[in-house]
Order: sequence, then structure tokens, then C-alpha cells
Amino acid sequence: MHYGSGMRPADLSAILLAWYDRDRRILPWRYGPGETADAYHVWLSEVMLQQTTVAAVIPYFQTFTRRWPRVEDLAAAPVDEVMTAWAGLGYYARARNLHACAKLVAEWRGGRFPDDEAGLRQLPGIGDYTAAAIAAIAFGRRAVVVDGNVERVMARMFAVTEPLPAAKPRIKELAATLTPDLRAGDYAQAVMDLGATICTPRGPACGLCPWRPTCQAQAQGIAETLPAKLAKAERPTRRGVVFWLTAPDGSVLLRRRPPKGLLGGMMEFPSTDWREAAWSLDEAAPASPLPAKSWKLLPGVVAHSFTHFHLELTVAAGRASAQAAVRGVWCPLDRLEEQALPTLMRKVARHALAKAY
DNA sequence: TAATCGTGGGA
DNA sequence: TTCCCAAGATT
Repeated sequence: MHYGSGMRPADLSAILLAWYDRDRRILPWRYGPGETADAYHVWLSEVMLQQTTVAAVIPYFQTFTRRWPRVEDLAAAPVDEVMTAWAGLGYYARARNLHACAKLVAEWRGGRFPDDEAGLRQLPGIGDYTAAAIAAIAFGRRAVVVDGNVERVMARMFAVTEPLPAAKPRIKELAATLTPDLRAGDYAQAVMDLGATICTPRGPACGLCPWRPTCQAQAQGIAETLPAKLAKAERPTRRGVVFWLTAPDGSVLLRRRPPKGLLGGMMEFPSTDWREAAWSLDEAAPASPLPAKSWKLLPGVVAHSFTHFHLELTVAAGRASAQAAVRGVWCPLDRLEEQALPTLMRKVARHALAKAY
């Protein structure tokens, strides 16, 4: 192994920990120097942070911990309340797995999380990264924590030019060589902080990096090009018609989506399938909650982009004569925020309220 | 293994 | 506008 500048792994981890101690970022879930980490808070924050930015997570973390101070409190909540509280954060399977995990920990383990990777890894919603992170941060275990930040930092430190995801095993080996036995949790957070603030995807601030003297990509002038990644598939555009059906009392019809798949378990306004071909109103009407109803298309579209496709929804508005003969739930317009509505459906509501009244 | 699964911010 | 991508897990 070549570390450059005569540095050994222990030197490098010590350098990074010193950097981390000098200017530790303040985050709601982060314990201070000498404090004991709360495994519930570590777990909750790590699940929320999966593929999600710190800025987006902070208000949700505050809401969850204020409302459910202990894992037992979260386990005792109805799953729909958890889904509603999660609404807007995305990747909703996380919310279902979060609740399932809380129940397992509360009911079978007396509210205590497993204190090692193998035990954590068995719980729903906890994969390789999250198990290692909790083991290290909450329990002081020596665990090799590899997230996107660590992959980027290691790819640059060791000039790994093989593209992801094929390079993942190699990168984990390299990360293991630098992971210290002591303060593994602080070290993991330090590498992630380095990746988030200095060793950034674009425009890395190599001049401020404590590891610069040892970084092989920096020496070769290829830091910003790493890690290499395989080209991504194109994102198709899908289209649908969504039905805004109001009752005489001013409520609107909602239904719940299937528990798995896209927006699984969340609420929605009824709609056609989402497909690439455009819909005519006549073609869409049979999919509506009142097929015989006369629907009026509202001007404009609701555009929303998911990870693997774009979506354009046209809103059809109609009025029901009475609250009968439809499947779903009627919700007063001023209580929509209490529903587990994903951002897409909140856009639909905003569009309908702006155009239909 | 590769596809699926949200959202918002920044370049 | 469009693309990238952020403390990944699941199937």
C-alpha cells in the first residue's frame, strides 16, 4: 500500500480526527465531545439521511424527536401517523421500515438497539452503511463506514479510476485500511464531513484538505474527475390524468396507494395509470372515481421529476352530487396537510386550488 | 446484478 | 432548462 509522504494509516486517521475536533459541525443529532450518543437518535438520523441532504433532514428530525422522544413512542404510533410525518422527505419505504424497526426494537428488545453491525443489519431499513454507522457512532465499534462521501474521498485518495459501482469492493478495502480501532464513530463522521465540505463532487477545496499531501488524485491532477461513474439511463416522461373530485361540503376525494412500490402507502388523488402516451379525457374517464361524471380539464400541467422518470399530470375537476358511491376518503380542503400526501400530490392540490376556484 | 424508489438545491 | 446528486436499502 502506498500512502505517500511517508504517512501510515494511523497518521492519517489522527490527522483527520484533529481536523474534525477543531471545527466539528453542529447538527441536531450530533453529540458533543465527551457526550454519549443516543442510539435512537443516531438510528433515526441515519435513516433520514439516506440519499437525503442534511438541510432537508433537520426539520424532520426535530419534529420526530419532539413528537416521539423514545423508540417506544415511535413504535406505539399508528403507522399512518409516521407516514404523514414523513411526507415530503421521499423514499417512503424508509418510513414503513422505520416504524417496523421501532416496533421490533421496542417489543422484542426492550427498546435497546443491537450494539453491533451483525445485529443491526438484520433490522428493516438498515443496510451495510447504516449498520456500520450506528455501530461506530452509537456504540463505539470499529466498523468500516462507507457512504457516498467515503467512496468519493477514498477514490481520490487512492486514485481509483475504476467506475462505480464496480469499484465498491475495492473502495471498501481501502477504507478499511484507514479506519482506526479507537474513535471509529468520530472518524466515520470526520470522513463524511470531509466529503461534504471539502472533498466535494465538484470544485473540491483541495487547498483546505488535511489529507492533501497524501492524496494521489490531487497529485495526479484528477481529483475532480473521481470517482468515475457509469452513464445513467435516460429518464422517460410519463403522463397521467388526476381527478380532483369535490363534494358539496367542499371536501375532496383521496385514496391510499398500495403499500409497496412508488409512493407506497401514501395518499393520492385518484388518477389514471402513468404512461408515456398522452391521454384524451374520454380515454381517461373510465379510470375516474365517478366514470359517468362530466369532467373539466384544468389548464396547465403538474410537472414532477422522480429519480427514474419525469411525470406530467393533467388535472380533471368534477363535483360529486353527494358523498356516496365512491371508493376513498373525503377530506376537507383545510385538513389536507394532516394527510400522508407526498410532494407530488401537494403540487396537484396547489394546482387545482389555483385553477378550479 | 440492475432496477426501483423522492425530493430540492445548485451549477 | 436540464442535469447532477445527497450520510442507501431492497428485490
